[in-house]
Amino acid sequence: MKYDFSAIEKKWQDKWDADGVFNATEDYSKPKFYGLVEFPYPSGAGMHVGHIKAYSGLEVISRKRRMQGYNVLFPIGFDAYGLPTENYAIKTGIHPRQVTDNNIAKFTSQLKRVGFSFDWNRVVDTTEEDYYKWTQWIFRKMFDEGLVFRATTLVNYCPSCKVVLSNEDSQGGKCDICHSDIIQKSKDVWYLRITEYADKLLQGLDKVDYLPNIKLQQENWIGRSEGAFANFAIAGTDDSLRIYTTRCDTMFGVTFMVIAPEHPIIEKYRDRITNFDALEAYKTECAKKTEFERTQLVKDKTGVRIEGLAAINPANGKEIPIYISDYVMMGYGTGAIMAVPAHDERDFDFAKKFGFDIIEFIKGGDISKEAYTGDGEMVNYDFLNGIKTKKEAIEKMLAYLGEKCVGEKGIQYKMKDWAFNRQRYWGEPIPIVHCDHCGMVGVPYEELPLRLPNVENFAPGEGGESPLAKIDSFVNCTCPKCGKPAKRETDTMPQWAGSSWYFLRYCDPHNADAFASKEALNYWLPVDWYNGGMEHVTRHLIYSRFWHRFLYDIGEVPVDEPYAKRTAQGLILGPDGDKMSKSKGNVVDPNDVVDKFGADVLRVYILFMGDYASAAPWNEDSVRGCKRFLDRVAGLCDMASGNGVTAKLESAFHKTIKKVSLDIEDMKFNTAIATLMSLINEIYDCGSLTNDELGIFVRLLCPFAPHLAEEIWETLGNKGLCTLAAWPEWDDAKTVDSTVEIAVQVSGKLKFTKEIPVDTSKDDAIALVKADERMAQYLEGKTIVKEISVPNKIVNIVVR
RNA sequence: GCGCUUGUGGCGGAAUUGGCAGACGCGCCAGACUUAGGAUCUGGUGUCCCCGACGUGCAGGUUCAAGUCCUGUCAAGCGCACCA
Repeated sequence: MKYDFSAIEKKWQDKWDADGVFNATEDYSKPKFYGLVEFPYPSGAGMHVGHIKAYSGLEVISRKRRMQGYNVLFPIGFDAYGLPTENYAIKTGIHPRQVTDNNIAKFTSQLKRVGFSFDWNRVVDTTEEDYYKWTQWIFRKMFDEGLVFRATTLVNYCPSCKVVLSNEDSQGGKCDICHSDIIQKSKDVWYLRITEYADKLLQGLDKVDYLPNIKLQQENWIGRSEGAFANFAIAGTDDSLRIYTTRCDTMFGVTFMVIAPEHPIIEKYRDRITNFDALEAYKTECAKKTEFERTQLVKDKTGVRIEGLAAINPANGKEIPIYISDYVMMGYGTGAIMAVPAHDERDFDFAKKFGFDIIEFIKGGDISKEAYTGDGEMVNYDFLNGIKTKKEAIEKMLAYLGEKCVGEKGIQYKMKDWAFNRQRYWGEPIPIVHCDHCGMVGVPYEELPLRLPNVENFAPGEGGESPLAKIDSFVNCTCPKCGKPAKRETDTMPQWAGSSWYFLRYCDPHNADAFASKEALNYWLPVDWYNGGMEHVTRHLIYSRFWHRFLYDIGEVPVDEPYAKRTAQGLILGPDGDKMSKSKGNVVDPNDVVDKFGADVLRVYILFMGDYASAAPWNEDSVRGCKRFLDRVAGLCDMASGNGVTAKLESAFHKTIKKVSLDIEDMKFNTAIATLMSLINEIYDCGSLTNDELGIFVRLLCPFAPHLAEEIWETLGNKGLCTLAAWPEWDDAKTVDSTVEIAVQVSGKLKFTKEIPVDTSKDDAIALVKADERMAQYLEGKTIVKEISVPNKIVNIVVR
């Protein structure tokens, strides 16, 4: 058969579309499989081969599941709100709606060309009214439940994008969108109280099947820490400074305290403080630093002593000075710490800089060089003297603090509440009204969606206010509670809002009365398998678990964890081995590959190039190798005749069915394809095969190269589609040959191999080997010390 | 600094979990068919002092047997980053 890929691919894509073969059905009695891939952000650049790889894994698994008779939901959509589109719109003057529609059309055509088996009836677009209505609805529910609050705090701010960013959007001190340096700015912002869910998010990890490194990264991001709170009295007042520490055992070693420059105690005791101006100057200085500058100064600590204020160490009653320094942050713990120079690295650096004595309280290190944070015998420690472990000392100290009513056990998380508003146009309007009489009032549910007004100018204001603030007709409204004039919130939600629940909408995407029906949710949830990028592990994956868990708590979804299983694909690097990027000019466009080699070759190559979870560079020569493979597959048509089995190939086929079936489940697509290549080599060596065998081969190939598989399936005279044909099954008994080649070693060195009957007993195998004429030369003049035999593997005769 | 991951031919990568290292593909070499070949087919291809020895970043160790387990070490990548 001639392999005319462009004709074949068009033909079958049209056929699949016309028949709607990939549409999940509402027959809820069938066993289901819900495979989810991260829906793309429809950027102007179009898709690159990395997108194709991200979808190809579950594409193969979903296709296999369909052939196995499952009702498969394998949906796609577009996460279309966000800054790149808005920035492009500002630059070109084209409305973001128009830009988004163009980009979605482009992405859709690219995805269809590759032949993905997505359910195109269930496409969601987060920017459409009937979608974001429910994003706002969920937000309203959170507002009702007290998970939304407004506070003025130091926040991450991107001066280039002119927006407030969440902690998750500021990883590495860089803006997630434009990679500019983040600055800290005091702002009044909306928060989602995700920290209230920290423990639930942590515990939920125990029952899901995520790759270990994904779990670990989430655990680290949540960053649960067990320690103690303690109150240090402020000398001469009834007040106290509250600190958080994980090392309350070292409290006897506290020689000073440090608080964050923004700590409210400074303002409170302004009258007593004699160097207030110096403190203010330091605070201003700190605010100017970017995140990057702060981390560059790790060893070189700065700070100012608060003159006129002192604290009392509750452990020993000694008076100690208080400093402000930017190594203590307002956002973690209480914004105040007790400093133990000998046994904490940062306190050690600070003490060195400010000339404090460093006194050893725990033996074991050399505190003239560095802080010692390990276990050791306690000295100079009052009632803790002689104790050898932190654990024991912490318990004793907690009991002591409790007795004196100055402290107690406490838990802290690294994760911070989610700064949720963005001062931009292209996002979901936050459904809140500000009323002078009633405060913040939620927009009534029946008024949702709160529509994003059409504006002429989408650029943010210089003062950092949202473009919506300029639309009087949007801003001015009446309070839903008291009916008096009020003003709407003009900020919008962050890009992550829409993607936090999209997998729920796929279950029932056209529902006008609910985000999805209970029946649909009961049937489809949880997502059986979710694959996506590692970069989303501490962003989207945390956020969406949080939203889902919230919906579970208020009874809106039937399961507590949304994703039963999560895997991740590795990057495709450019041909030069670097990360693909427009600026390096090493981006591979899937359209070019499809034009030149066909969609099937693209699909096979992407999965063959290496371990699915690892990064691998693009190599066009290797693409050609995959083309050769499919050419050889097409060539099988001219070799096949008759029915039944070919004696020489029977066991090879059973072995291949088994290996391909199991490898797909393990996402070991590269070895699955390698196995098919080996089989085709064997078939060519054999010189012929039957039509039945070719039918098995193309069904195994179908998830990888569905167009060619369909074409051959049709030429074999089958009426239905290969895509819907039954997945082949193997017979374990037929995967075993009658003989097996074992390795023969003498004293652990391989000497030769020998063919013996399969499952020969250990003793018989040794006897057979010893009887082999080739053995004589190795045994002559030697004594046998030991004989080792592993059935079907190896015989090792140890001689001396 | 802390955490995680990975080091195997000229290249991408296999190796049933302690049992013949280098499957499969690329590249390369030789040959065949061709006016021609970035086409196709056949054979070969870890290294070397090539009847033998050496080989999975490096150095040790355990074992009859180590890419796989243990100890140390080096390198690269990813993540977090003054988290008290």
